[in-house]
Amino acid sequence: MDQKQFCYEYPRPAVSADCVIFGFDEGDLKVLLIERGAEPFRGCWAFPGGFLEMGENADECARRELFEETGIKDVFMEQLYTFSDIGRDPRGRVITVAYYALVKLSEHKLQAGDDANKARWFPVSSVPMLAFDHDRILAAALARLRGKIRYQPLGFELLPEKFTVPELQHLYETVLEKKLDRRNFRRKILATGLLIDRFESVKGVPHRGAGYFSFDRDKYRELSEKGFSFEI
Amino acid sequence: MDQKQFCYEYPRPAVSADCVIFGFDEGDLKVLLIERGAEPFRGCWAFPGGFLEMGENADECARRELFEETGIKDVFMEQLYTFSDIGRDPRGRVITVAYYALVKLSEHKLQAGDDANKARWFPVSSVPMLAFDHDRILAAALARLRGKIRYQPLGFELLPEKFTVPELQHLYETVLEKKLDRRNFRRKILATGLLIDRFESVKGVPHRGAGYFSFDRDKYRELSEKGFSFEI
DNA sequence: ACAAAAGTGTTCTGTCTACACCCATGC
DNA sequence: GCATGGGTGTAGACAGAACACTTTTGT
Repeated sequence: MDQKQFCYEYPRPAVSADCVIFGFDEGDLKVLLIERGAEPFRGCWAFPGGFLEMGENADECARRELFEETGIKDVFMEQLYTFSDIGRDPRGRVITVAYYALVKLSEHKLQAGDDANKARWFPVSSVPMLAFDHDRILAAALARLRGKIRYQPLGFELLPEKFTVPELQHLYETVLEKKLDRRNFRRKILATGLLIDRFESVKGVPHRGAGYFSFDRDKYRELSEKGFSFEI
Repeated sequence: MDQKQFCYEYPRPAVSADCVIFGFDEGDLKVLLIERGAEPFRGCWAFPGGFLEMGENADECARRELFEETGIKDVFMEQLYTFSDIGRDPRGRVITVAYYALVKLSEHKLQAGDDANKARWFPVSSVPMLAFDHDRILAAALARLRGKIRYQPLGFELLPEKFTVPELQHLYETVLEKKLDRRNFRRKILATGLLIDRFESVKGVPHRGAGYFSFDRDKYRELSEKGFSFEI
């Protein structure tokens, strides 16, 4: 049977990729949503996404859609889950390969009047009604992020290049929804040897300014090849 | 835009579900493969799977195909990853939602001359050439199993209702590819309180017979709702 | 000088690791 | 009675949790 003879005559579902984009700002974990300009769910908010083209795989599709709809590119992105329930899209049979991405929000501030679509960051604690089954996708993405941030250095993807230990701790506390001990957190995170001291501090605050650090990507890669496992 | 007006006119990929089935027997982790009777890859081995029908979601498709091709049903099954690379199927554009399943192999011995397809268990250490990109799927499934067995009680899905602690330990050693201390393993696994002592022992061995236990599913469910986390 | 958050060290406790001997059984 | 694998306890190392005081800086 060669390529031309392949006839899978059954109706095929349409395939899309959707992307949950997380950011962290002002002490809040946020997601980027797009207001839909067309039916179905016109006026509702939804994750950026769109249909798979024949010349790309799902990863490429997710990145393309993300860029087209928000201008964001070159970020951490990982496949999350494929949602295929009947009726999840009122237009007909559509299955979606969901992704989640982590962006340094400070480097991706949305300009007013950005693009054609209305894109906005929402704190995860107060997202509006979502289109399709995007609430389930969000729940899955949050669960993945919470589960994975503890044993993979995902936190750094959400912070600027330079960050302070208290900022990092705050991020962990927000994502994990639990208070951590300052001293123990600092000791543990510095003990990994993965933070590079920038020997600069926060200025202009009415108290001692926290010191800046950067994440040592190369060292992490090196260590994980040797079987080291990051853990908070 | 109502349902009838939905025309996504672009060509659509075909969508299939494939299932990696793990079993454990004779001290070996095994996978169930089917010998393909049709092109492409006729004569090659592949995971059971097939195309998504319009009246089912991917989970249902995976279970249906598993049952149709092997007679196995009612087993632990979880979505693994969606593979969508161009060219992964020589017949044309096919994306597949991969699953993995864990079966109690002792209860699913294959009868000789089972079904139409030739199905066979292979030790994961010596699988033959696989069709399509099924080698990648297998690698992903193994990685998932190894990662997850440590903090979810997956091991019990691979053993008979009644099993001994040394059997369980052997399973963990096989999957994790590392020796564990007998005393510490027993202490730790019994300390979870999730094993029910059957007060029976292995008979007919030329040494003291190991005691049988069962996994307490109800208690596990109960405990995990309370935030308990299983860990080996 | 005071308010506010950053930074630091020590003790305690519980868990993981390493390890050696006795027990039960079939031949 | 011996070979084989199953079952048990304990001491030392290590890591995580709890906790209070000093430092820096802007007002």
